[in-house]
Amino acid sequence: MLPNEAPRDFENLKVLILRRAPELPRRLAQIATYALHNPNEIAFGTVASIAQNAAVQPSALIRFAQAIGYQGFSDLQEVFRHRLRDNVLSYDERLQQLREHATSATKSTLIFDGFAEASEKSIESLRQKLDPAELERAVAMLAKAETIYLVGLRRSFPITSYMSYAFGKLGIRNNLVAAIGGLAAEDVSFASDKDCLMAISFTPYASETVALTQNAAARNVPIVAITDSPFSPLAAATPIWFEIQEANFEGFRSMAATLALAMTLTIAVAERRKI
Amino acid sequence: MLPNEAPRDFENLKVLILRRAPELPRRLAQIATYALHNPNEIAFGTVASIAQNAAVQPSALIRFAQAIGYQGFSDLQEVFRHRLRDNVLSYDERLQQLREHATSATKSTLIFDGFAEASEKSIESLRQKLDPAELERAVAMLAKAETIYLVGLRRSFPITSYMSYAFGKLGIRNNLVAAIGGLAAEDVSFASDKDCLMAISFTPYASETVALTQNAAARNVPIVAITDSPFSPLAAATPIWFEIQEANFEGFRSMAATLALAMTLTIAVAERRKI
DNA sequence: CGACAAACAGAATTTTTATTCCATTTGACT
DNA sequence: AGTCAAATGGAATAAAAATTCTGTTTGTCG
Repeated sequence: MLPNEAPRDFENLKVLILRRAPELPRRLAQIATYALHNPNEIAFGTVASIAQNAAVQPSALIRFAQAIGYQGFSDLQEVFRHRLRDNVLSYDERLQQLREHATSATKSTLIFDGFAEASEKSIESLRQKLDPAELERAVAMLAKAETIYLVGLRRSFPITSYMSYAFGKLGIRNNLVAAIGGLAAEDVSFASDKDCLMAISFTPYASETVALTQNAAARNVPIVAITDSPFSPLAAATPIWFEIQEANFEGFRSMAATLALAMTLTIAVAERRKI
Repeated sequence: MLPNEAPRDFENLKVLILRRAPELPRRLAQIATYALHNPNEIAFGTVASIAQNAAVQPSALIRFAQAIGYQGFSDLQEVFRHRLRDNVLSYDERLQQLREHATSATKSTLIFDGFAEASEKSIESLRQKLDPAELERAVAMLAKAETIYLVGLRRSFPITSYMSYAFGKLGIRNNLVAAIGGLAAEDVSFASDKDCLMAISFTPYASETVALTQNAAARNVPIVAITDSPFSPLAAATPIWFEIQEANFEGFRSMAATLALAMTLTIAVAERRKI
């Protein structure tokens, strides 16, 4: 037996679990996975509740703890709890720590901090500006559509591709206009007033997105747009549009707020359809 | 008696205790003070241990809990624990305030708030976990690559497509493996040990992503992975990988943290190249 | 000063929770 | 296929913890 195989701090425990997991029996390996994924559950739960959530027997938890060198489950749990005790910082303390951390950190972490901050700011700002009534109208319109056409190129393409994926999983018919092989115009030409076009574009507006949207508007296809200014050609093309101003870091705009809104629209449409 | 005098969240509990403290009997007031000064002790301790530390009798703790409207001490303790549950505690507290100020009531805005919250949580959690040294290694490896191959399907595709767009604008040669027409394997087969493969996959891991990554690893192509667990097949395939656990709302995982990391990697690689 | 109610400490009890034990199952090896 | 050790599930037991109860103390008011 190895000496002292029972770390008292979480970091080493994590390493230990990872190292031992492969050689553990099936059920115990399952618990290892669960423990690393749900550390708080382990910290606060009871043997019975954790066992239920992890879909194992209570006794397996004790065996697991003992297998990796602890006296019993309570002994192991102590480590999970200790981790939370240390982590407890007030908001001010955390900011302070971040600031200190930032100055001593590498260039990469500075960039990350920058983007993290930009993301949080963007979301917060959208949260304040978002008009519930406008959101409801957009959801209602999208929910009615036979097919939802998703138009967004370049910087907006990740957003539309996410929506397409999510709509697909939710069983909502959609058409992701990918502009592969210059076929975008043909894709959208099928859209009718029974469908809906979801257009996303930010400065500088991709000409193809603008053209497709204006074309659809001319044919009375209902349109929901996400853009970044009242002067955007997209805003001119439809009464239902959202203004999102993403914060940027070193000139690179966040996409967090747009993504959050996109997710909201997809789920809200799915919920609406269910009724 | 006021109706429903037993808040389930810490912020309101704090207010309640402060308000009631002056009119409580001596011992109970003493406990009130102790509780506000040592919330973690309350969250983790047992009635006996807390009583000892606060220099009161165990029964006094129960009487205290009941005096301010809870059913028993365990009931009260639940609130103290809940505050620590999702690790991002001070964050939760902040969000709690936001929620109270929110005027919205529609279903859609509730969904939006849920995603906004999940996004912020995810980013905050990654911020705490992200290892600067690991990030530096990943950036260094990607910066050296002749071509960066981007592998990410389904849910991860928006991320890789963003990276491809950003790399493109920054003049960094990359190859977005889109698996269109089943051509993914051919795309990656060109990758050599002078290139680098960026693989992104979350539970349930897309089999194609896993296969491509393992294949590349076998041919000594350097790999940087983003995944959600140490047990992910991606983590097994490379020493350089990031663990991201996105918070979810109604089962739909946020992508904010992954996106922030992806942006960081692209910009950091570009900066590194400039030198 | 004495009566009374509220507050309290500490023991007794109940409830919850962790751990152990044992019969059954699984899976590897012959 | 048959044997055996390891692993597992689930009930039984032990331990720990929360809560209640009771006799005593404290402090107030007449």
